[in-house]
Amino acid sequence: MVTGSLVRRVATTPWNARLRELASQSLFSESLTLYRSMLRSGSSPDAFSYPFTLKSCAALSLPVSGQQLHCHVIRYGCVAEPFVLTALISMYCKCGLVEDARKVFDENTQSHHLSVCYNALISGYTANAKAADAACLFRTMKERGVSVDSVTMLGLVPVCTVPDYVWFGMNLHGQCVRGGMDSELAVVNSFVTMYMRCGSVESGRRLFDQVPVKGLITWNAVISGCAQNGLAYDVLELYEEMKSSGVRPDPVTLVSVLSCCAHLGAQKVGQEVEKVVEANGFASNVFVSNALISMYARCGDLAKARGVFDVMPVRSLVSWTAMIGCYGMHGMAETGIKLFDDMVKCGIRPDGTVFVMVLSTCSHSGLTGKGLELFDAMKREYKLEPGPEHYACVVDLLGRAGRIDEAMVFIESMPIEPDGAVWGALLGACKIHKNVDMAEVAFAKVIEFEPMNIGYYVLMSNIYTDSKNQEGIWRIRVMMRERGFKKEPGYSYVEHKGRVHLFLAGDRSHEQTEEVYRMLDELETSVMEMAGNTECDRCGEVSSSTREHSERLAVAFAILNTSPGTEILVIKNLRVCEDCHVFIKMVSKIVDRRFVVRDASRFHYFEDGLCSCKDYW
DNA sequence: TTAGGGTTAG
Repeated sequence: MVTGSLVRRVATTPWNARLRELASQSLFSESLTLYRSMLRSGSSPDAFSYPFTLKSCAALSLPVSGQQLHCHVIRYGCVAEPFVLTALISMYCKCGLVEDARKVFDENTQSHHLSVCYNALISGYTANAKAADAACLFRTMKERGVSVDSVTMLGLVPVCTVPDYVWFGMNLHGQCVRGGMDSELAVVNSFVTMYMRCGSVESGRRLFDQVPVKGLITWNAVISGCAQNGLAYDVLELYEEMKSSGVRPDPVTLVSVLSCCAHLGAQKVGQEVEKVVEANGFASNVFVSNALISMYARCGDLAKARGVFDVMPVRSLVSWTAMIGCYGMHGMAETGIKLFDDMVKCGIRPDGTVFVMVLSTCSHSGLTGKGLELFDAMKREYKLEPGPEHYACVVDLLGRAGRIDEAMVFIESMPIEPDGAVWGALLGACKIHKNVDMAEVAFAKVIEFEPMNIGYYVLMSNIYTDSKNQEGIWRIRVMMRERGFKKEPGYSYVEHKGRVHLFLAGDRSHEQTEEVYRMLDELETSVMEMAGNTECDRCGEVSSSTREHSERLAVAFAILNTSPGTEILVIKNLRVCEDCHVFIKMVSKIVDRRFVVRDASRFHYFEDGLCSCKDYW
């Protein structure tokens, strides 16, 4: 069999040597230019010219140039060469033309005996999310007795994250163990990633733990896997372990770590990561810069986020999206919309995500008209088809503004079927505007789509609580019991001296638990004493039922460990409950601290008994 | 032919 190494050995004509050099340095367009010069000079290309030029077309995603090269391959009689066939298949797959790749494979029967050709086509199917085709070709390969090697696995394993193929992936893992292929680190890495992406975090971690000598990519697979599964706290621990084991992080590691710092509000850790970024010259990496923007913005330092954004030599659509989202979270809708306009002026075409961002920014800031205008522009000007998430934003936009009937009419006129998010937005609006009848309609619909989403049951129950409908509260409670829901795990985080402290509702596992609860008791007493003259905007009372909520524990911990005048950032990944909102407001009057609370979608500033976000409740 | 990466409303 002719392999890539042979290509490297025999590509000795000056033209081919130069083509190889350019492609190996990732100078792909230069390599194609050189190929054209070669033709113009009258030199005939041979089989050894094509792997490099085809690779360049694949890298630049130039299907037309690739097809031209395919014609040349035939004209110059190079099609029978196995490494040319493989390069052709790979090129078509990387340009998204999987059917053409299959044609090359089918029409050149010699490829039916070459594992490299199968490998190229299988990984092409995988990259184009064609799980059934990949699995089918793998079966054919085995039936024909073609040898399966570790590269076959590397091409096939990533497709097993599709729900129907999880068992297939586990089966492949078994085959690799039996065939001894699991001794190859790359293969194990691909399985770690597979388990993590399927949400089988335990299996992924178990496999990771069994690897005796872990490489950079092994660490990255488990770190990004934890990050994708929302285990931000574990990511920071793993990052420390990785450094102690002597493996140095690369941009991929740092992107995941920064993303977790953003979620946890761990600004000190994030700043340390930024030093590593600078020391290693990773700042020019657009993924790293995007993660830095998001980290600073979500930690409440908008100026630093903007600083990173401003000095970026090249900004991607994600950079703009992250920065616009930051302004939305901080209630600075006008600045966010202006940035959106600037982005368009820079010639960047918006996508669906950036529209979700601007629409939600408008609805949080009460810019209803502007939001509706943008939704219209999305369809008409930018020719983007709105998805259910955009319709949900519009329902939220109208609903928050109190235009609930209009929101209902809007839902009924939708050209696509409304999903849970759309009805959920209506339900949220009914909560704000105390519309129990409409809430019941929205709730019935929302649980059709998302019967296991506990948040909606809690929301409906709170609506009944507001309207003092005891029968309704019981009904929801029975439904929740029938569906086997447990108490909602409310997490809050506070960073202190570079360490993130996590609190769960009713948690007693923290090392300072005794002191934290003692502080909480003191605060409760003071707040209760104040309650007579500082009432909740909504109900005029302070409930004691929520006294062990995670945000209160986090606040008590922070007061205990910080000195007066300090600004405290508390992170809550769900919406801060109404009682805790009132509690923190009152606490900010008692103690000399400024609280910045970030919940699921925005920042709330509490100082001297006042909160910045009155419109929210 | 080949393992790991960022933004997202309710």
